[in-house]
Amino acid sequence: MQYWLFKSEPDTWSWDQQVAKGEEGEEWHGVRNYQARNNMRAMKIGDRGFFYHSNIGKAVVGVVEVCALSHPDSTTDDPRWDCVDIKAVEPLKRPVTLDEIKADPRLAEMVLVKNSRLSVQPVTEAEWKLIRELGGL
DNA sequence: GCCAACGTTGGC
DNA sequence: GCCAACGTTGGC
Repeated sequence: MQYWLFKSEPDTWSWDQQVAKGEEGEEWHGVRNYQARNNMRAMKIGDRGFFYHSNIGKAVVGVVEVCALSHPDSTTDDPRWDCVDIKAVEPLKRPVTLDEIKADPRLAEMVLVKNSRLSVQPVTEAEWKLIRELGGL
């Protein structure tokens, strides 16, 4: 089991919209970055991830699960771009903001801090547990 | 809305 | 294969 973090601008696709999709889940399309795509290709069914709101809110707001392996992105004919499907599992009891993450030395090595532009990123088990705790889970 | 950081593209 | 130009992301 590996852990990940998915970034989305809530204006484009929010946690609420993800929750509304329920068990069906949603294709994480639109990624046009090789590193992010490679991360999705490495995902397995049942892997867990954080759902992060960028720009507005700037916080981890929920937990998602990978429910379909990497497949061609339906929004493009370009064969380079693949994506997985994810479904909402549970919200954090309280969002963990970027400010909090940056303020915690234990999270200083997070990709979110180190490479803030990568939209799909790996999360270590230690980071996973800590953010869940900070989020009241 | 600005701009720094970063990734991608394309000419050479 | 290098690198300048350009586009995009995302924090502020």
